[in-house]
Amino acid sequence: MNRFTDTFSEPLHCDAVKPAVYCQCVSQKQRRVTLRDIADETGLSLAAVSYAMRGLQLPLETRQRVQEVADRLGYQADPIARALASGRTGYVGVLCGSLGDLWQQGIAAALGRGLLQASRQALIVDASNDPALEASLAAQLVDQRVDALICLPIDPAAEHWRQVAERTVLVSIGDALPGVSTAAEVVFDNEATVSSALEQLARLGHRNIAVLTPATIATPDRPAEVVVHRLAAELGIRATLHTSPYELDGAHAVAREILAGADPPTAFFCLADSMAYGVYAATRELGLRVPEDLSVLGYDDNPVSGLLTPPLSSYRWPIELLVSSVVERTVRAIDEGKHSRRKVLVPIAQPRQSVGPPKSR
Amino acid sequence: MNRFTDTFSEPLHCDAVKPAVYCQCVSQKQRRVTLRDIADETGLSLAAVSYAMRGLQLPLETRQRVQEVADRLGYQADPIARALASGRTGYVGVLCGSLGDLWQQGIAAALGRGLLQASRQALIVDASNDPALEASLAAQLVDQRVDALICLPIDPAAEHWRQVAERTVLVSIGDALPGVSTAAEVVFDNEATVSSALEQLARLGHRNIAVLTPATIATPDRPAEVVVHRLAAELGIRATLHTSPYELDGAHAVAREILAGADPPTAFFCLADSMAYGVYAATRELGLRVPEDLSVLGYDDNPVSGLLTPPLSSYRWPIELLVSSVVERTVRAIDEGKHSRRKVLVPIAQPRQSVGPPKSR
DNA sequence: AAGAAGTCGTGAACCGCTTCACTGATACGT
DNA sequence: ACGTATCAGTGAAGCGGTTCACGACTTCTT
Repeated sequence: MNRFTDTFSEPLHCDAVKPAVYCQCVSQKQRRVTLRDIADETGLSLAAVSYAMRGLQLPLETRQRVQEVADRLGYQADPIARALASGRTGYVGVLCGSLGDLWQQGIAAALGRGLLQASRQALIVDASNDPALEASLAAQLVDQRVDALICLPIDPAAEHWRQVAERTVLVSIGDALPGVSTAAEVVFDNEATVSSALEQLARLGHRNIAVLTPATIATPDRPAEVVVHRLAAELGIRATLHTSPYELDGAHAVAREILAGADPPTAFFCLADSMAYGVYAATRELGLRVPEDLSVLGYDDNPVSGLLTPPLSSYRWPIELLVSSVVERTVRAIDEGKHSRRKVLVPIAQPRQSVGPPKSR
Repeated sequence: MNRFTDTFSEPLHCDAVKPAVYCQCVSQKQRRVTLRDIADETGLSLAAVSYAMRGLQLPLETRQRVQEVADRLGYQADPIARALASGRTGYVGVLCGSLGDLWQQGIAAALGRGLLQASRQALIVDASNDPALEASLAAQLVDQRVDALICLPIDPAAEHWRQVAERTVLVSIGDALPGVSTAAEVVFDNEATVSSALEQLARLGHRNIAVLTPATIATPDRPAEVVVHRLAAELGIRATLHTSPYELDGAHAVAREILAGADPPTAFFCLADSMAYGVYAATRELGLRVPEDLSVLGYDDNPVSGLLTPPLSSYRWPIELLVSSVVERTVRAIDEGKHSRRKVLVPIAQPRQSVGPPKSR
């Protein structure tokens, strides 16, 4: 009966009684076409149309008839109503630990595209490297009823991940979340990278290498140290591990200090390109040439790394592979509740001109 | 009565009849706390609680009582239900013409943060420089019921903006959308930048300047050409306008051609830093030094521009100002339906070391 | 004292879709 | 010919809020 008044009152209202209101009607955002409209038009019930639009149950002929009317009327399902009714929003949260980092921007953008193709909408959110903010944003996204949350965690060991996993599908990129029941994990094999980098440098003759790793939240164990020392021992070289901020400026200061110290290294391996930029800045300041006086190796392969003088050798992630497998696993976890096995990604070397043999002393 | 069965059937079900099902109950994502729960707890009606939670109508004492219970129960309003009922989703679409460009990434990330502060969720979407995709994504966002759409348009003159504006609040950044009733526009005064750049270069003695502008969709009028020529005439210098792709590689090729041509310019003004990188690449290839042999001036001030050799002089946008005013205007348009006047933003010069006087010939 | 004008709060409709339980009708097996 | 499946489709109950119209109870006017 509501529809009755709807349908009949409007033209009456507008043409005959008060034309002034008619203008309002026109200027208003137009009314949506709803399932009701299609139901009325086809003479079917609301439920039948709902099923038909989703290709369920009904015979092909009916589905086609409904589809046709829907097209003619320009029907677009209201995702909000659908979400409320079905319990699935179609939203997937993408919580980036630090979207300031270019590699995260790249992944986030690619995830946005990939999810869109899988008919989901990404909600990209940035924790700006603040663990407390990360926790609160995660909770906020869960409250927003995302179907899944994909994270590039700042602190994989943080408590909040466990709570998120209890409330939604949780997928982690980069690091595994220890003790959390994630639906999928695509992790970076940093150990393989460190190994490859040190080996490469050792082969060129470097015997004293500085490894710069981003200052992360303290974790129970610090695997990086162990790994670096073991590998160095195996290669018979010296490798020192230094923590440094992700950002250029911070890394610049750290690098300057290292280079000014006693027995400076002949090569840097930086676990982020942005830190390698900082090393470049330090070399410029100290009048050192890359790679003659100092070899520098990055990690991320930012698009600009190829532009520096000299172009920075680096490692890059197979982003398309990463994103497609994350999206696929996430969607499967949402739709079928199936958890996937952990997937380990090995980076691809991108040699350029910032690495060479050490100066003979 | 539904609540009755809810409350009573579950323990019965689980403990007595089939314990197996109970486990399922436990492992399930826990049930949300709803307004109903608070209503039951306080003895108030649903409507009263709804009002109270939003600080409406009711006396302070009641509101506090409700708030207290809500806190105790850990109530979080369901944004989906709220959206369906109120017609406002709290989502704001951010449609970036080409999120590959760093300046757009910066703005998008900042908008995400700013909107979050205004308790809205940004839906960031990338048209990858494809006008057709831009149109379809815009429609998709509108169908998703965003409260507003903020765009960084590829083609401001495109037809689809008009349709979007009819269906939602439309805000444009960068360019004005001719003939479209936008709720707000924060536009870049590119003319001022070009003028400033040419003046600066002319003052240093440059008499032959190449201006590189991104290849955009053909618009009815090409104001850039007119502007450049007028300004050049005023300054008594020669300035040639070249279109080039946004990306490094494309710009590289264009710059190489220009520099290899007859009567090459002594300075480049690039309307995007990424294009300036291409010019740098061309100079390296041709053995030219910056700024001694060629001055280069960029536009955007990417974070990496300061890292090049030599650091690139550029212009940057006051991003915080841009974002805060866009967010403010957008929110006002959503909440109060008020359209704002166009705001024009003038970029800030960021001088570094890529500009100098021309070599005396 | 009687009506007017608030306060505080309630019941019910509604947003647009999904989904469950169920009905009639037709086809099937024997 | 009779009971049983299967098919095509329906009615109504949600989902979790918002909002409108209205009622009971105080308080203020005059």
